[in-house]
Order: sequence, then C-alpha cells, then structure tokens
Amino acid sequence: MDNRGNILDVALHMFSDKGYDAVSVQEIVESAGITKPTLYYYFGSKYGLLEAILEDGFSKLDQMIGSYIDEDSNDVREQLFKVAKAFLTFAVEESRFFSFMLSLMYSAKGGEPYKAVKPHLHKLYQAIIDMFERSSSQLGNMNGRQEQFAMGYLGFLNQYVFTFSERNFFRDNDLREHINDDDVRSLIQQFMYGIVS
Amino acid sequence: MDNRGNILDVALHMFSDKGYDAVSVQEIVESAGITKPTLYYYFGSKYGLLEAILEDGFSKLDQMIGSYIDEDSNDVREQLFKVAKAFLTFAVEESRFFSFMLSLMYSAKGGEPYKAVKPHLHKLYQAIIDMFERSSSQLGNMNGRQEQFAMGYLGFLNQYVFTFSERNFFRDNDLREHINDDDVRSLIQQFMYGIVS
DNA sequence: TTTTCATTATACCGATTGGTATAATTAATG
DNA sequence: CATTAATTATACCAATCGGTATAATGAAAA
Repeated sequence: MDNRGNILDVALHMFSDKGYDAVSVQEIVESAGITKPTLYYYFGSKYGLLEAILEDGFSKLDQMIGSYIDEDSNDVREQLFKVAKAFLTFAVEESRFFSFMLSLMYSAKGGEPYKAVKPHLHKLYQAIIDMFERSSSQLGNMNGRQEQFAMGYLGFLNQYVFTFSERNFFRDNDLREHINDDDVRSLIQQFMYGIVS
Repeated sequence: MDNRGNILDVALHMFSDKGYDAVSVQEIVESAGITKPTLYYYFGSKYGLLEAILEDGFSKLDQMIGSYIDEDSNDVREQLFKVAKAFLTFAVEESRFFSFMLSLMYSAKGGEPYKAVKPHLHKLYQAIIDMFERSSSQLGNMNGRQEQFAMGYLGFLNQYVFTFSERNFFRDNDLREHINDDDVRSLIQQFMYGIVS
C-alpha cells in the first residue's frame, strides 16, 4: 500500500479524533505501522503533515464545488443550491475531514492549526463572495456586505451539518448517506429569508 | 490582587488565544507572575485549571440566562428573544470566554478539552430543550425534535456571534458593544421561519 | 554484477512537558 | 511570644515532545 497516503489517512483520523496538538508523531507512526524518519521523509515536520492533509482535503472540496458551480447562470437561488449540494455531499463523503475542518475553523486564532487552515478558508470564502458578487443584480445593493453574506452562508451550512452529525453522534449512528434535494431547497429558502428582508 | 482569580484570568486569555494544549503551565505562571506550586495548590492539575475556568464562565452564563428567562410566560417568540438577548449580551461582556467556549464546542470529541465542556454544554442544551418543551403547545407536535431545535437554536446564535466577531477580527475592531433589540427580534424571526414552515 | 537512488530501521538528541518534594515565608491565632 | 496553618519559592523529576544522524535495505538501471 502507498505509504504517504496511508500516513495521511491515519493522521487525519487521529487528528480529528483527539486534536492536532494532543496527537504525537510517535502515536501516528505506530498506528500507521511505520517509523518516524519515514514520516519526516514525506512531510518534513508535523506541521508539514497537517498542511498536506489540508491541501488534500480542500482540493477535494474545491473540486466538488467547482463541479457543481455554474459560471453562466447568475440565479441566486440556483447558485446557492448548487453550493449547498456540493458542500453537504462533501460533508457526507469526507465526514472525517469535514469535522476536522470545522474544529480548525473555530480553533484559537493564535494557534498553529488555525494558521494552517486560514489560507484555505479565505480561498473558500472568496469563491462564495464572488458568487454573491455575480448575483448582486438580484440582491440589490449589498454595500460591500458580500463578505458577511459569504461567512453567514458557510456558517449556516456548517451549523446544519454539525447539528445533524452531533445528534447522530449521541445516537451512535452515521451521518445520513443521502442528501435530499428538497431538504437542501428548504435550507436555501430559510437562509434567503434572512437576506432579502 | 487575588491570586486564584488572576490565574484564571491569565489562563483563559492564553487558552483562548493559542488553545489549551498549546499553552504550557510554565507559560501561564510566568504571565501570571507566580510559580508552579502556587498554581497546583489552587487547581491540582492543568486539567483542573481548565475545569475551574469553565465552571466560572458557565456559571456566569447560566446566571445571565436565568435572569432573563421567564418561567411563567410560554410565548415562544418572547422566550426565544430573551434567551437570545441573554446569550448575545454574554457574548459581548465575556467575549474571551465565549470564543473559548466556541472553540471547545467544535473541538475533537475524543480530546480532553471537549471532555471538560461536555457536561456544561449538555446542561445548557437541556435548559433550551425545557424551554421548547414548555412552548410545545404553540409549535405543534415536535415529535421529540426538541433536542434538535435546541441545538439548532444555539448553533444559530453562535454562528451570528462568530460571523460578526470574525468580520471585526479582519478589520481589527472589537465586537459591537451594544446589543440592538431590533436586530435580535429580526434574528428570532429568521430562525422561527425555518421552524414553523 | 555493480551502481544508483529511493526508502526504511535503529538509535539517539536537547528541550520541554506536567507535576512534585521540601523548606522558607507570611499572617493570623492562642 | 509561640504556635498554627495558609501560602509561596527553589530545585528537581521521569517521561515525552518534535526532530535527526547514520547506515542498512530494496529494487531498478547500467
């Protein structure tokens, strides 16, 4: 099996379970069935391993969103729907990475883990901001509140995923495996109600 | 000055800034201008210090919510308004603790920091669940979804605070100091729209 | 077969981790 | 003044931290 990929998998699993700082390099290499120099050969440092995990996960997320987003259409509701669909699908398919991403998003701003996600989050925000920008004709004058909308929208989706996964966590189930289109549309409706008023 | 209180202040400041695991006991006592045995005299362990911080902060939050909540009234909108007002006021007055609480809420479920907040969060959820329970006559049959509502509502409020503090973070401002009642009512309206439909 | 180069195992490093034993200090009480 | 009990400073501990020097391995190319 591919060592590099295996290390990434194992480390993501442990980071999302116990947190980046609480997991030692020693634990990782033992779980992965390798030794320390192998890990340092591939990633250079523990922080480098974290960066590689984020690079990997966010590129999948970008790809997922990119495959859904349509540059031609500028219908707000349809755009929001596609982003939500992509986002929620990703949250189900890569649930481990998603919950890890969430924990980093809310982690201490002065810490190393946050420093590592920050550029990825900014890039993600920017993509959503651009989408709102394109749809500005339908939303009226946003007075530079696109950024606030983007953060609100992503937070809204995150909250949805978190609530459901948390509820299932207490009940020892997995995340629902299928994203229902009607549920997503109802979600969009709820979010837009807060905007258009 | 009171040593115990000073340690709590300094530790909360550092934990919220860099994260629990990333802050060493040594750093804390140096910042607080004391020595290690003093800290261990009061709190027994680093984890004990964390527990004391949470005990302190959550008791303030409970008190804040308790002072707003009205057991007699069972009007949903009014109850939700009071909880929101209390919550947001607390987020402004104890912004440091609030952001630290948020980071713990989303932190790794298998980690020690989460283990420490878990009971406090459950208690908080329970208070909100009870509120929905009392208001069930107005919301129709909730089919045991009170728990989901409670989580959704708290997450909704958290997201609101997070979005604003994050936006201000990028702009190097403080959180707005005054909670506007109209903003809160509009927030409730937005949340309820998602429920009653 | 020999050379080459990516990959891995053994063993180690200084620094820091959370935590503590012990005695000195301080303030209040008898 | 003597005694007690809370509080603090000095100095230390084993264990673990992230990271590395060095040489052995493996397979592929010459």
